[in-house]
Amino acid sequence: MTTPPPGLRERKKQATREALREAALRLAVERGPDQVRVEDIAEAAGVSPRTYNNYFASREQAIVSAVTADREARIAAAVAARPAGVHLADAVTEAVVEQYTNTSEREREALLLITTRTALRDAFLDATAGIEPPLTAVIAERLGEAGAHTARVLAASVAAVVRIALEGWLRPAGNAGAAGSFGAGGLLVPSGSLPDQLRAALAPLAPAFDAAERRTRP
Amino acid sequence: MTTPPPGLRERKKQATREALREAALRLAVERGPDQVRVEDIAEAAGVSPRTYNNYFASREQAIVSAVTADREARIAAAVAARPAGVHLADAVTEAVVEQYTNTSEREREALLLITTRTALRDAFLDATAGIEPPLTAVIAERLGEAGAHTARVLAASVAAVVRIALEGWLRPAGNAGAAGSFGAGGLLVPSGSLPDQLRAALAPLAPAFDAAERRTRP
DNA sequence: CAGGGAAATTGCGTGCACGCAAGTTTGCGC
DNA sequence: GCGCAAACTTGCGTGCACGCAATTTCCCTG
Repeated sequence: MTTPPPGLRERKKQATREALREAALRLAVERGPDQVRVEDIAEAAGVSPRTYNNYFASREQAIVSAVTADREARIAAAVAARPAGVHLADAVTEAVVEQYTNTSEREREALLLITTRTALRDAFLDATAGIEPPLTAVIAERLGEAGAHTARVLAASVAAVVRIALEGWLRPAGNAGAAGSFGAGGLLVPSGSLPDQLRAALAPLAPAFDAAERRTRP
Repeated sequence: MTTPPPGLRERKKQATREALREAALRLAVERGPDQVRVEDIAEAAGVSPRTYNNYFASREQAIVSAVTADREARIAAAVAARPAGVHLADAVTEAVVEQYTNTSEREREALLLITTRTALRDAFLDATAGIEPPLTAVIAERLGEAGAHTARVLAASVAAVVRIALEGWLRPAGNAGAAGSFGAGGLLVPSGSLPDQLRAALAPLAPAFDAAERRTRP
């Protein structure tokens, strides 16, 4: 139903994509992120620099995608895997937490690297937007035809909120951002563990999920 | 409490910023967006091309910001203006609708231009993220100290959802996006009026607002 | 298994974003 | 007024993203 047979063309494309990801990350770790030019990555992956840009729109994207690659698909799968009985809100929250917690050694190393450069951090955060489409699909499946529109909204919210959580998490101390017009109370969760951050951030959305669920299952 | 006296330095900076915005939009309208180089904009505003990039990170940003400039501040103000009695959800929804509906003639002309180029469309959509910080501030004000964290989450969700609505709105027909794995039902709201789109998109978030409001006002 | 049409790769050229290190302006305390 | 430190501007150089058009690679059909 999903994979007739991929065909050589598609397989080669995926192989190239992965080779680029891999090369980008490896080189970045070896030499430091600023000592890697796209030319190097392309060469290491055996393609022309121009082709590199057919796969990734920026140098940062390639490096970051080595970490975020299939998180999207895995989150969707993780939601789908939860029994249909549990609250949607819980299913989504746990699926997200799970996927951002099961980190391989290599992944942690990469994250360490990513935090050192603002451009990489931004690319990493932007990548969270990628979970939206698959999330939309699985949520829509649970809500049924009538809730397709709501699903999109909820998925977008989740993506935005996950981004917030990650943002807050990998902010060590350096700040001075655009927070601006706040009172005097800067005593908010400085930086807990990632799972906690994620759960806390997603919690306020739960009522929206519950309401949506209630509407389509009388 | 907010503006001691701006000082010459700051005023000059704002003037330059506005000059650049203005020049960018004007030239883009006159000649078409692709016939405007950064050099032209900078020259028209009386600064060096290098300085241009100290104000805007991309050519598109300058053009788009002529439209989105102070929407951020206005939305926050519009929320704050609503009487404290009304539901937060309603206050936010109406404030947003209001700000995206009061369009000047020049603004509509610009939007027409923006829709013609993908890069501009993307920049325009990205700009909606700018409403998040001020929204966070006003929502936090209504929720009180304890809800500061929730405010951030809700604001981010609103921003994400507004983006969705705009996206759906200025998509004429061309699509083939990354929607991907959907069943067979592609019969979702093709493209209503903008206010309707916004209201419909924000509706599913209402329960989250209500719950937040209930938690901090027993 | 041959050939045609579609998809992917590549080189080239253009404009752009941005770090860096002067040069210039503004604000402020004396 | 005077001068100094911080903020802003500018020119230069580098690497990069991407449109375009020519070429190569793959898949499908007869």
